[in-house]
This record gives sequence, C-alpha cells and structure tokens, in this order.
Amino acid sequence: MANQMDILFLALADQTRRDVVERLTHGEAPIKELAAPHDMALPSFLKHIDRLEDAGVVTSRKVGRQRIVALTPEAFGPAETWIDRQKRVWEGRLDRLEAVAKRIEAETNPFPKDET
Amino acid sequence: MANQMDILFLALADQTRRDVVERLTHGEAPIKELAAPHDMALPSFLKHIDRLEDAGVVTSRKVGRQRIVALTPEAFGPAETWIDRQKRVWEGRLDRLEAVAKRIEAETNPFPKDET
DNA sequence: CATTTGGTTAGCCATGAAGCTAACTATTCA
DNA sequence: TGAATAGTTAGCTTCATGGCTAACCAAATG
Repeated sequence: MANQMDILFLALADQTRRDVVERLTHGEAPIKELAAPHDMALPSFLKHIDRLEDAGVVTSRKVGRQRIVALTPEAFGPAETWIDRQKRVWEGRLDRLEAVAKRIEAETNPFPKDET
Repeated sequence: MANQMDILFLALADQTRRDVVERLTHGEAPIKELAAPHDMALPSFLKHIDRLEDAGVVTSRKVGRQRIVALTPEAFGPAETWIDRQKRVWEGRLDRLEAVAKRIEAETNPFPKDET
C-alpha cells in the first residue's frame, strides 16, 4: 500500500535518519562510524540504514567485514519536485485570481482610475 | 519524541494526504468535497486532515456547519530547505574533492599537459 | 588457530498509525 | 419543529515502527 514517494518521505521523517543523511553529505562511512553518535543498539540502528536504502537515499557495499554507506542525493528529486509543483500550482492560482479580479473590475468600472 | 520536521515529512508520506494537498492548490474546500474522491469512511478521512493541520500544511475554519480547509504552502519551507542544504553540502564536497585532485596533480606532475 | 571486531538475524515488546462502526452534536431547511 | 446534512467523538482492530537482547557469521589479527 506504500508507494515509492511514501517510502521516501517516510525515510526523512525521523531525526536519526536525517542525522545520518547529514553526516553522509560529508562523505561515505562504515556502519559503526555512522552509529557512534546515536545512543541506540546496533540492530536498531541498522534498521534505519535499511530504511534509507529502501528509499534509495543511500547505497552500501561490503568492504571486508565493513559495510560502507554512501549518499545518493538524486533520490531527493521526486520529493523536491512534488513540493515545487504544489507551490507552482498554488502561485498560478493566485495569478489567475488576480487576472479574474482585474477583468471583473474592468467590466464593472468602464473608466478605471488610472485612465484620465 | 517527534519534532516538527518529523511531523511535516510524515504528513507528506501518505498518498491520501498528498492528494488532498494537490486538490487544495486549486483552492480551499469543505471536508465533504475533499473526502469525496477517497473511498474511506469520513472519520478515517478526518484524521488525515488533522494530521495535515498538525503539520501546518493546512488550516481550517468553521463556516456554518461546514469546515473549510485551505493550504498554507509556506509550511513546506523547512522540508525544502533541509533537502536543499543536504544537496548543497554534498556538491560542496565534490568541488572540494576536485580541488584536491587538481592540487595533487599539480604536485605530482610539474608539467601539466595543457602547458606546452 | 583462537580472539576480537563489525555486522547480521531472529524474535520479542510497546507504541502509534490507519482503518472501521456506532452514536452524537450542531446547522440548515422544509 | 422535524428531518436532513456536515462534522465530530468514542472505541475498537490490525499492522507498522522503533526499540531491545541474545545468538550468530565472517573477516582480521595476535
């Protein structure tokens, strides 16, 4: 029942996971290093990483016994695009209302004040 | 345990709620009209509206027995800003890596190829 | 080869989210 | 004023989320 956008927004709806993302903007890191600042058992922390990976926000690869996690910021695209579109439609609506208001004024007042 | 940003992202992490937002970009509407396209009992739908309102994405006022809901797109700000910041830090990092790479090249190769 | 280290798996618990029905309140309208 | 309309409240179920411990696997190291 949860689509990709649900998963993406949900991944960002948690402070721990956003902290991990912020850390990763400075470069990839192994699980242990990522987990260090978080007062949480490792298996619990792992779930957060898995959730970020499911959302496509992060990828990971095994190097020896370490798992190196890296950011994939392209993943934010759909979220940003969606928000932008909403704002643009909303602003478009304001423009249209303004246009309507002007037309009504023109129709009801055949001698607008800016015309001498 | 959930901060304001959690609540905002969580509000957007649901198709029904995103649909409502999209509808509201075209103008405010009473609950019943908003609920109509959604195959869901009214009390269930109400919870979604309440969640959007908690997140600040929407406001509502009572007019007679109707409750009119309107969008407040400024609420998206924090989400957009956060995502943008992550991308900017990430890109900054790439720039820095590039700079480092250039410096290393210059140090190891005193006669770069573009110099005759 | 035994031990440490880094991660993983399995399984449990408490809480919260999303849905429902039934019953209620408050406007509006005939 | 009685009936219809628009929301609301209460209370229930089911499933997901976020946390835990214990036990395990596999790579690295003494």
